[in-house]
This record gives sequence, structure tokens and C-alpha cells, in this order.
Amino acid sequence: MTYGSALAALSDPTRRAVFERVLEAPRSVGEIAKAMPISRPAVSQHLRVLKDAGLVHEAKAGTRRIYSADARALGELRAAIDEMWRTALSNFAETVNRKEKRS
Amino acid sequence: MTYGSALAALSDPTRRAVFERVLEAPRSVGEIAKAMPISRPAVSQHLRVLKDAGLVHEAKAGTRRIYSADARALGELRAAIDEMWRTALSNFAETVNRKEKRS
DNA sequence: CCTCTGCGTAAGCCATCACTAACGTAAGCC
DNA sequence: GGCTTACGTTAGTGATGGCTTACGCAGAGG
Repeated sequence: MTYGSALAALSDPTRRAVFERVLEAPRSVGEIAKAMPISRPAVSQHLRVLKDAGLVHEAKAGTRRIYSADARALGELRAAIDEMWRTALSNFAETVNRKEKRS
Repeated sequence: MTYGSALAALSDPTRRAVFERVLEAPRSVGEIAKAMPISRPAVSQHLRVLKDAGLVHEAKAGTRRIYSADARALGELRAAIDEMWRTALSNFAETVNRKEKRS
């Protein structure tokens, strides 16, 4: 259930916007904050949550810190959602089969 | 961005547990509540959120209400996560390529 | 050494949220 | 018609969370 933290991290729309900016290309904190309606510390805090969830990776570059997306946590989340989706699909097919047998 | 509500709905661990119970098989509210450490109204509220997010479908059966998982919202979420994952992967490959060219 | 830039962090505030307890309601049963 | 079951809904509460403001700190450059 490691994907739980990633799920929680992406549930906030603002934080998801931050993540999508990082997903486009590795960026610094100020660069992200400049393009958003929130303050720079707020971006910092969102990046911290994303980093703790393993969705993002930090790299020092002088005084700046470059954040880039990490595919691993995203891959785990993808696998978990995929399994749920497949379960839902198979259960639905089963229900349809039962209904057809009755008719 | 319809997947946002599904993402938010699944971000809560308790609600995710409720959803997974429904995912196994269609169940009634009381049946779910009996197997969980929270009250029945709490389960009702979680199911309402899941229903509003399109993750779950409601069916009346006498005095009981049977909830079953809906694959559509889950499919949208799956597609969105999948695209993010692919983007992260391709960006990572790009970075590796640039590093190899420099060496 | 001083200053400026680019950050992270702490404190405080306000909104949101998950939960329980109490109440109201429709469907089955006697 | 009462009674019970299986719910949804509301009101209230404690906790969580995102945001800003203020502050502290490392690195680059003169």
C-alpha cells in the first residue's frame, strides 16, 4: 500500500498542478511559483509532500534546487489503479453473464 | 480533469478500504459497516463521496441498497495516471540520453 | 566581508473533513 | 396498523491541511 501516499499527494488540485509543471520538465522552486497564484513557500511545501511520496526528486544546483519527476512511485500507483480497474471490469462482465443466463 | 474527484475520493484510507470492499463484490451498507471499525453512517457518507465521484453505483433492493464498483471513472483515472507515468518515463530517458552524449 | 538570491522552516489562521449521535423515512413482516 | 430493518441526513466536534507572513541559512559575486 505504498501507493497511498502518492494518491494522497496528488489529490490536491494545486499540488497536482505543481507536479504537472515538474512533469513537463525539471524546474526550480521559484520558476514554478512565478507561474502560479500561490506564494513560493507554498510551492516548497507542496514539493516536500511530493518528495515524501516519492513522486519527485530533488537536486541541488548552486543556490537553487531543481525538482524532477520520479517515475517509480508513479509506476506503483499506476499498477494499483490498473488492478482495481481490471477487477471492476471483470466483476461487471460476470454480472452481465449472470443476467444473460437468466434470460 | 474529471479524474480529480476520483483521485480525491480514493485519497482517504478509510474510504479506499470501503471502495475495495465494494470492489470485491457488490455489497450493502450494513454488510460493509459490520466488517469495519467505523459506524454505519460513516460508511454511508463514504459511499456518497464515491458515488459522486462515479466510482460506485447504487441499486435499491427492498430496504437495502447494494453498491457496486463502476469501471468508468476508474478507467479515466487509470488513463490519466498512465499518461503522467509515460511522460515521466520519456523525460527520464531523455535526460539519460543527454548525459551519454556529453560523456 | 557584505549583500543578494533562492531556498526551507515555524507559527498562526481559516477552511475542509471524517466521525459520531440523534433523527427521519421507506420497505418488508406479523 | 404497529414493529423492525436498513438506510440517508443533519448538527456538532475534533483533527487535518493548505496558505501566508516572518525568519533563518547556504551559496555566488563584488
